[in-house]
Amino acid sequence: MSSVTDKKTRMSSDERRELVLDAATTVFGEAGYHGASTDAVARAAGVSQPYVVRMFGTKQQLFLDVLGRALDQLMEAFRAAIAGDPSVPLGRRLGLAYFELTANRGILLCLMHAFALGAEPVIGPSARCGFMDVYRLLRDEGGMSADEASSFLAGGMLSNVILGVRMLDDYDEEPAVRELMLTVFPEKLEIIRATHPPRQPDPVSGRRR
Amino acid sequence: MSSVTDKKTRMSSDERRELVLDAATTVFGEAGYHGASTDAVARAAGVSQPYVVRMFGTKQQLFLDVLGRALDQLMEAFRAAIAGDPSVPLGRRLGLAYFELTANRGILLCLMHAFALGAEPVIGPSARCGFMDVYRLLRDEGGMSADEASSFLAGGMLSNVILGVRMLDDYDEEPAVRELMLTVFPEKLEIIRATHPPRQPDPVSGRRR
DNA sequence: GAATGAGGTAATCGGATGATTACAAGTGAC
DNA sequence: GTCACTTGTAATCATCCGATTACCTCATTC
Repeated sequence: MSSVTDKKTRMSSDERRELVLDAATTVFGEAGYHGASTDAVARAAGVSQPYVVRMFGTKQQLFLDVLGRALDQLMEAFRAAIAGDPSVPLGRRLGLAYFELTANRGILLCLMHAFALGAEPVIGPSARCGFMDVYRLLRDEGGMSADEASSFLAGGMLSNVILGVRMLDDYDEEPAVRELMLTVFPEKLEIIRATHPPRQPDPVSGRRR
Repeated sequence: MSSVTDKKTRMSSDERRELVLDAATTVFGEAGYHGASTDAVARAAGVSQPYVVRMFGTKQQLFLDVLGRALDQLMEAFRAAIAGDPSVPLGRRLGLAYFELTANRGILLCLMHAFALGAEPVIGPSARCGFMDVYRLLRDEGGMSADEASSFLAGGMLSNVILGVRMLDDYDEEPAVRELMLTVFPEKLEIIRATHPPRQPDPVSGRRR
């Protein structure tokens, strides 16, 4: 009888796999594909480094699995939004779905890292394919026009960048950050602020120049 | 008597520095901060690896310099657009300025990589600061509203992602790519296609799944 | 023409990291 | 209980990479 909270007994391989994928999503999201080590993923998941390598074969395959899962979660959320209450506008439904995804930084940040690695021989094609899957989902299943889909994606990319760059870490020091955040996340700002608490800044490093 | 084309004689330190910064912008743009090695930068610049390190102290400092230069070039282009012909709408002037920047993938891709590394202790704050500098430029010098600036930035982020993921590499196989590209780069599609020729795909790697 | 200094590299070092191997411990079948 | 299988780790290896050192080679100055 193994349970998630039971530390003494063993876990099924599938449970461990999900656990490692969650940890990898977080670690890759923070540091990117090249910046994250399999050891960091292993430590975040509470297992040994050789185990995560053996479970996925290579670090690259692990990243591909993380990426695929992130895309699945994103598209599943969008599909649910599309199938949602028709009395509220589609754009608003999708925006809300995106906002909820925002609670898990890792998912969106892994996508951003992948989108910036188009030159990578196997990650690049995979990322392109995933991006276009999302676009086609909006067009075909969502019934959006090309302009609507592009605008929605553009807003999503800006939101991703704002999350990725940890804009909220400068919220108190920079008045312009508050203004920008208010226009990108109207009504939801306080929830986002609560979900993404700022880190303590490194006292050694300065700003730019 | 040293000139840029003269291979026999030596180059001034400042010339070499610009050369290395150009190479580093390209290499960091393709592979990201962690994925790029100082040796790859050195080879791209035609100098030795120790020279690159000594010139900038650390790889991190090199990336910060690349990032700062990219932001300077971006903001300089936007300033020129703001000061441009008032008979054409500001959004169009800025869009054109952005389009011209597009010719140098490295500049925009380095920004994207930096924007995804907000958790990095010194690169993160620098990237945040740079992003907000651009936002304030649009608001204060460009006279844009918060909504206008956000929308413009959103479009830019989507464009950056499309460049980063090398969407044009799948142009011929994916009809949806043509549609998307046409709505994101109206009128300019053929120029962009000519500027960013596709790579030959790796025959070993498949797509996703 | 030697001294001085700047431009530049070969060689190398130490640490990080992805991957491999060998082994240990829990679990179920019979 | 023991055989076979799965879950998991410690130890180790080979490679890459950023950084350091020591050295070389042109120019310029006097």
